[in-house]
Amino acid sequence: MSERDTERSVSQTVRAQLALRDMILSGTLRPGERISELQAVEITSVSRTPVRLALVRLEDEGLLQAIPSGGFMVKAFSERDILDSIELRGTLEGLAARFAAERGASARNLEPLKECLSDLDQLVRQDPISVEAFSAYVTMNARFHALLTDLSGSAPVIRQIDRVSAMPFASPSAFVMAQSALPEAHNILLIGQEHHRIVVDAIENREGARAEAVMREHARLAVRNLRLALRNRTHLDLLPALALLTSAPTD
Amino acid sequence: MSERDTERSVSQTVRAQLALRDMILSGTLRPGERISELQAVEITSVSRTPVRLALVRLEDEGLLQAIPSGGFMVKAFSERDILDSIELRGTLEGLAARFAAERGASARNLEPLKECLSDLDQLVRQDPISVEAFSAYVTMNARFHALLTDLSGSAPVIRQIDRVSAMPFASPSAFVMAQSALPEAHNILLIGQEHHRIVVDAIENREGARAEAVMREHARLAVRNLRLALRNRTHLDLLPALALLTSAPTD
DNA sequence: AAACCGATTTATGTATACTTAATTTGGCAA
DNA sequence: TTGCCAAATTAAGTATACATAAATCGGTTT
Repeated sequence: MSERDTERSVSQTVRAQLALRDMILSGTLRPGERISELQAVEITSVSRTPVRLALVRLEDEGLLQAIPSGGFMVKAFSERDILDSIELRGTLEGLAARFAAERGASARNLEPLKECLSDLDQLVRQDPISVEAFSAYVTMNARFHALLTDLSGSAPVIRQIDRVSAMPFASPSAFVMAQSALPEAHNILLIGQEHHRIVVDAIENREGARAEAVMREHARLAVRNLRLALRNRTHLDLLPALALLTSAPTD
Repeated sequence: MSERDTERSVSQTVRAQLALRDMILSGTLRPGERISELQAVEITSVSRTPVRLALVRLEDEGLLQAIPSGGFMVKAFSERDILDSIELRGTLEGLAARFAAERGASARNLEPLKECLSDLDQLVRQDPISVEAFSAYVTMNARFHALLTDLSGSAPVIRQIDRVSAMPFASPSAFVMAQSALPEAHNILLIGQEHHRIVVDAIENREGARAEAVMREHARLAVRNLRLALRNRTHLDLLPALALLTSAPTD
């Protein structure tokens, strides 16, 4: 192994993966740029075997794209891709919500979600909202979406949602942060929270169609707002992975 | 490299991946069974480096599951998982259809789909349908779904659909084959074809909501029929990857 | 001057030796 | 007899040497 471990107890593979991902998300490696194994080895100071694994994992994750002739390139995303990913997640979460409503979702299972909902209520009630409260909201909102996904009880659905959410710009947190700079930010939060309330209610009452519909509306709102936010990119410091963005605004 | 190549021009990694997948799908490796790198090396006569890559790829594909302590196990699927995967694909295809309707989908782009549709028409018109025609139908149906997916023009959506369809029991072909032994098989084909016709019409007329609705109905029908088919498994010789199935019937 | 062919270089694919970690087994002590 | 600790074995993680294929550069020929 190398002379000294900067981070003990973390595998070389993971270390390389993290380092490369950071460089991609921070824009040090630009979209479209080719990255060979050897470069990755130099960059990460990790030998070829774990580096290769890291590259494959990043390809799987969607941040890299394999080049037929060998090697990888940093994947580029259009604004359309980003918006579609949000809509995609919303559609999947809609399915999850419907499954949650139609199946199990016993009172006991629902408890954590309802707790999370009331926590969110507390946070969103403040106006203006403090920085700490907003930060807590981001975390709690992510938790809400994760709990909802799990409530579906469907492994294939959970898997797909996790995959989509893993995209740095498609996670619930990313969206909330991205739209936080809009003038009507607090209103958006309130409307979103209303959606949360309705979906929990619908699940509790076994109204699958309603649960699904509200999650999709939730996503449609997100897409609309994110499109607005993308118009004036000055507000977007908070959107992770803006470095991956390439093309011009859509519409 | 090894003494002699059984298949020239194919990489060891790919060879290992194919060999392992075959063994998983054929049931030689049983669900839940642990498979270590060394076993995989013995089985495939490929050295550790490409074998490991093959294992990672198969994990990504969803056929294997990484064990925290190291190694992999063959993933087991319940009937619920299979049915959910079909519904999942239908939901995603619904989104794809809506995107296709709402966006581009110019007359020129629609041409291949309409051609495919009329090919399917020809095939489904026969009653009773010949073995060759049925086989052609399976292929053409897969093509139809692929064309529809592509028409969405949304890379993230296409990617997810491809992932789900890659599951051996969730591909359009798998479904058609699985329900082919039901008594009402030909009727099911006719209804499915009606759905195909409607979705193309809806896309052509830019009716996004209708396009989406019919694809979801298409999937709901599929789930219903597949559930029936799963009841009497004697009919299921044609369902690929039945070897992955573990639990008892749902409901 | 341009095009093609060959040689050299560079990068990926593969095999394997080595290292570290985990699991299992055997022995000893309570 | 049982439980725990230590030693040994086995497997995963890593580094690297080797092989092969692709790409580039230079030279020669037309």
